[in-house]
Amino acid sequence: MAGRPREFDVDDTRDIAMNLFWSQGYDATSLNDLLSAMGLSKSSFYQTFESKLALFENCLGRYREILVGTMMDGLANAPSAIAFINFAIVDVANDTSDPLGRRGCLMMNTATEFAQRDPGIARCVEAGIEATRDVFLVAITKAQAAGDINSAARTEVLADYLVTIVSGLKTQVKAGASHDQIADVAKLSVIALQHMT
Amino acid sequence: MAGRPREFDVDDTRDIAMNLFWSQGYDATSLNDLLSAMGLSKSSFYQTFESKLALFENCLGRYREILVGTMMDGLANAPSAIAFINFAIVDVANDTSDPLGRRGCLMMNTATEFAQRDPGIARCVEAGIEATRDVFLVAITKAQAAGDINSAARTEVLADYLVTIVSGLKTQVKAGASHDQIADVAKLSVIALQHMT
DNA sequence: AAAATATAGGACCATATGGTCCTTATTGCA
DNA sequence: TGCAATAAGGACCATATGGTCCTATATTTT
Repeated sequence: MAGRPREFDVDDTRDIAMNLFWSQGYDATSLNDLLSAMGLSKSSFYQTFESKLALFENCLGRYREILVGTMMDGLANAPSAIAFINFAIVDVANDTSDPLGRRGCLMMNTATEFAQRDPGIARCVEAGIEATRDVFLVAITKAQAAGDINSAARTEVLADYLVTIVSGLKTQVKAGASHDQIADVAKLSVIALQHMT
Repeated sequence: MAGRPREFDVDDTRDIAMNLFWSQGYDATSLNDLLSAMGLSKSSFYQTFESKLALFENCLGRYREILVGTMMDGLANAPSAIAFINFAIVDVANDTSDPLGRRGCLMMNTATEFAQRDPGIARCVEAGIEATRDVFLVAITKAQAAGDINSAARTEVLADYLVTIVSGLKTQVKAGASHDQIADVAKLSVIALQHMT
């Protein structure tokens, strides 16, 4: 009951699209951009991905998956929760050199470009932010238990604080801040986190 | 040596355009959007503002002017430098209710949407961020002199920290964060600032 | 009265947009 | 062998884009 098999990998091509959207934004990425990069004919594209918008939502979901997965791995493999948090923040400074790093975060970019126009996209963005917040929540809880962060501080607020810091740093990177600027603010922010009451 | 006088106010119409760009972004604001909102014919528009892009650069400059002016006034009229800083950060939480508040910051929005594509725009954005950073720099210096912020802390880094916080908070607002979330993080961030070594 | 500048409005431009549909050829499974 | 699903490619679509140019009209100063 099957016909000719698909000649491309849906996940692979979707990841290519994701990276394009990430680099250029939704509007600035035209259908032709997508077709060229993914190596698909218009026919195959629409048969498989339905529409540009549907593909974009798909990409947002995938991005969230990768993001959360990477963070969970990082947390699991870090020597301590506070070390993970430190790395997650300070590492943003490493994104200043190449243009690929300067793309910022797809979720935040989308929040800025798009979320106010499309409720479906807005939900995706909220889910993405919620997911990273949850990882930070786990990390902070562990760090509090380990005594590296004051247990009296409200865990949820600290998690929101970290999301805000990451978001702010990523934006500064996009805006052209230098490696040292980002690194200094990152270090400062984590140190501040450890001194909160 | 003069002919028929212009019937509209250049500054007023430019401000209308600025607000449109601010709400919708550059790409998503079409020429027709602009013409309707500004109440101009295509002829008058191009005669006065040259092009959509030129107008946008113009708007970025104006935005910077307003931003810096407002901040300087706030600093001058505040009971103390730290009070000004506190207000500047915590006030972001007041932008969560109406859609007009959820527009974020035009500079940061532009950094995200546009700055990587156009060098001229990138320069405008950098100038805008630099300008707000400078105001924070003055405020922090005063707060350090007043003993509200540790004088041992590096003033430049603290200023970058504040820019990052504002930028992060504004993005969170765009992404749909609640008033309380923003307010809590804002308070936390300012308290952290006062505890830095 | 003439020069200079403004106005509104529309014709027109090339180009691009996302999307649909159709044809023809290919490939695998039952 | 035939059915089902794929493939590439192109025709075609309505709509929108930013922008130029032209005409005709209005208003001001010299």
